[in-house]
Amino acid sequence: MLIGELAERAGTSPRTLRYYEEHGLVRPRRDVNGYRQYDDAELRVVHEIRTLLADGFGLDDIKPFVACLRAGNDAGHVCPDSVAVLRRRMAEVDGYLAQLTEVRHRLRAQLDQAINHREIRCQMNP
Amino acid sequence: MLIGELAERAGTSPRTLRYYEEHGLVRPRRDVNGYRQYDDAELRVVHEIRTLLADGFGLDDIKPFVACLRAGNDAGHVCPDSVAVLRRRMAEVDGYLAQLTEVRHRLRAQLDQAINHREIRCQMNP
DNA sequence: GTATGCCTTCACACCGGCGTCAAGGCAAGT
DNA sequence: ACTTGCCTTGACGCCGGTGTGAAGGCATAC
Repeated sequence: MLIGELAERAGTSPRTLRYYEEHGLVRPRRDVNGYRQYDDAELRVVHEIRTLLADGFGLDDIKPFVACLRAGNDAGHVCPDSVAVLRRRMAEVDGYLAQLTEVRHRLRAQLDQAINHREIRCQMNP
Repeated sequence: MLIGELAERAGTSPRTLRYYEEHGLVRPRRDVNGYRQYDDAELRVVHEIRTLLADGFGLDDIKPFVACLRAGNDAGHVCPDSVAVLRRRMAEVDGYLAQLTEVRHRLRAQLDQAINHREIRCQMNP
């Protein structure tokens, strides 16, 4: 499978696949002409990468998952290294959730105050 | 008040204040020598900017708040334009919260699955 | 031969809020 | 005159995943 085909099948672009390769996540063989040649298993790997990216992981975080898949496991997240990353990311997400929740409270307060402000003005100009 | 003093009082840097000015948020007068001269009211403005930035607003979003303050209001968020931005940001935050919550669920599921996976292995090698 | 369409590497552009370095002017003390 | 320490403008760097070229090689069909 050439890079264009894999890109299409994975719903992404050749540029992106080369970028993943540059970061050691995907390792195609090379044809005689220098073209990258991917075997079918790589499609699975790319899907794993894309899913994890969508969940907010960085490419470095994703490496253990890919390694886990390559080691023959049926899922990328069952290996200890992956679990460590999962826990770290979980904590991070919890942090963001807490932070966003605080922000939400402040926004709510400001909106309420703005509404009160307008009501007071209306009472003054009835 | 010169830029260095305002920066220190506002807990930020001259570079940052110049950046705000470049984006039309702060408008110092100029001394004869070309130095920026800030009056005390600007400290309040800079504080407003910093608070809103910390709540995830972009500099463009912040403009109406500053304008509201300059218009003589005792808070930057009581003007209609500010309220509009507040609502938009609130919706955005809600979106992020929903998204992060979904991600959290997926992480939880993957962690649980990893734990089950290990237990099964342990039962096989007792 | 040439048109088409894949592939290759190299490298700049983006976003946003700054940090940071460069090169120079102004103010004041010694 | 010289140092010190503020100020000025200008411009590049960062981060991270990708878009988007440029310039060229290879393959296949006409």
